[in-house]
Amino acid sequence: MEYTIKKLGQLAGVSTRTLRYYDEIGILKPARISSSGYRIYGQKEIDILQQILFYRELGFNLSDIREILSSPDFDKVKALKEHKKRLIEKRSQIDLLIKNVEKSIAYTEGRIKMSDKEKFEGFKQRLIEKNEEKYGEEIREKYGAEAVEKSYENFRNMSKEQYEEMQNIEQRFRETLLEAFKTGDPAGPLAQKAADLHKQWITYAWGDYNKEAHAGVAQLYVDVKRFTEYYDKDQPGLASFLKDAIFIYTGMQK
Amino acid sequence: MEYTIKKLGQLAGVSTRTLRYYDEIGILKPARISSSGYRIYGQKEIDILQQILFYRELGFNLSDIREILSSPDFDKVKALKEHKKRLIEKRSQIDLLIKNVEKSIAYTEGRIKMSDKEKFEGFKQRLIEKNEEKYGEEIREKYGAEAVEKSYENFRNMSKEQYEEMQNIEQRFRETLLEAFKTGDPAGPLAQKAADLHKQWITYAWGDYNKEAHAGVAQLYVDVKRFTEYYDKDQPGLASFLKDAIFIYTGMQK
DNA sequence: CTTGACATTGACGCTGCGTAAAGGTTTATT
DNA sequence: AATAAACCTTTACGCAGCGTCAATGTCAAG
Repeated sequence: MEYTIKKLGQLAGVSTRTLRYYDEIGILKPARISSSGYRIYGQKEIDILQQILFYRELGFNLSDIREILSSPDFDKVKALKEHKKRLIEKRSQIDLLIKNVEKSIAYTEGRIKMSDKEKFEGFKQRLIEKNEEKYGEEIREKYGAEAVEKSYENFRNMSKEQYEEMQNIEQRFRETLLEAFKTGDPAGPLAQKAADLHKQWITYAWGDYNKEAHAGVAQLYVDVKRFTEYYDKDQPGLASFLKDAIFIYTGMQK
Repeated sequence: MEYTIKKLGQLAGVSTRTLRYYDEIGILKPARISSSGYRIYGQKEIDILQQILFYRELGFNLSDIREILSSPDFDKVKALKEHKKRLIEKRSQIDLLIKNVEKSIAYTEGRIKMSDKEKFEGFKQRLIEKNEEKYGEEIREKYGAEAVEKSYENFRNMSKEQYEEMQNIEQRFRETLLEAFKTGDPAGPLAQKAADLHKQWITYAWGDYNKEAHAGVAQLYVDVKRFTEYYDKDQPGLASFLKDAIFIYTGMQK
């Protein structure tokens, strides 16, 4: 049985380029060349190709394969044993690489967390600074420098998770407050729930809680124009509604 | 601090070619180019090079490194994790290769043994044929066809190891016999040791042993010219000496 | 006779440099 | 100041094992 280059390639599962290359480097020459210059392979070439592919799969390079094919079994075993050694070395090399990559992952992840933490600290600092700029004077006047410092201190000590939880509470507080405003009843359950969320928020922000201060803040929202505007810009009358709800919640007024 | 290409190379342990190549593919460009066209590197470039080498050691290719260097830590971790995956895959690939190489070694070694065995069988066959050609008639006459066939049968069933052991014994027998001949005493300890080795050799060759046959062979050495010549060509009188020693050993004569 | 599937040789490309070659610059020595 | 030694530059081939054009020739089928 004779084969053209393509037939042989299909039979063995390699490209024609590969076969031409093998011819070129002399490890698999065709049985004969047809009158038109085509490469014609026979059974013997199939057998050789099988062997080439076999050793190739074992990871030998072609020049080694060339030598192996033309050597007695004895030397084949030698080559195989040496190859095995090389493979084992390669494997321990890779093991080492894996270990180092793992180390590197741990290190880089650690750095990310560190960096995130630093960024968060910076972020909190900037928040405090902005707050100072905007409200510093007013809140110090109302609550005294000591209380404000204490609040800041608490904020600075807050972890990222705590901060996120605080943001979360604030978000729910805003939603609940708007829902409650629609009912128009500052003593109703929704409004009281909003007041409770507000309490939690303050507790987070200040680090402690007392009813008087809470009611004081509520009064602030109404008294100080900038705070009033902050709440009323979404819903006119919201600041006053919140103050009523909180006064009821804290028992300062029914 | 500024560095020429060679200085940087020595600092980092890479060739100037490498640095030029890194410049060429754009992963490490010099800080500036001197008026004479020299590449000048600064501290920043050292840092980048360190990183390049770091990732290179982990087995990344340069185009991956290029991307990693210009990506945030977050993506670096992603790349590292993917790389680890690839490494693990590669390792199991190699494991597979090792297994197959081992199989192949076992197979090829098995074939060698088979082939050796066949060769050995052929070798023994040829030995028997040569023996037949040379001595067939004579030994059949002396010992009978049955005894000779039995001997051949035993020889055919001999393993390679057994055959080698037999050769070994023959060698020691020849050496001892020559030593004994120098003493001139066929009843002496050396001559008796030679006779004993000769007995062992016969036992190997025939598969069994009896004193009469042993003495018969000894007589043969003297009676049959060809055998006599075989021993006497090293030492004239050796065949006769051996006969005496064996007769004494077997108790046929004192 | 045309078409499509096949064949040929030749040559570039990929990776990550090593290794010249041919020439210019800097530094040290005479 | 001349010269040599040491350094720099760009250009380009080579390595392994093919993939992938490109340009061109051949064969079997309709």
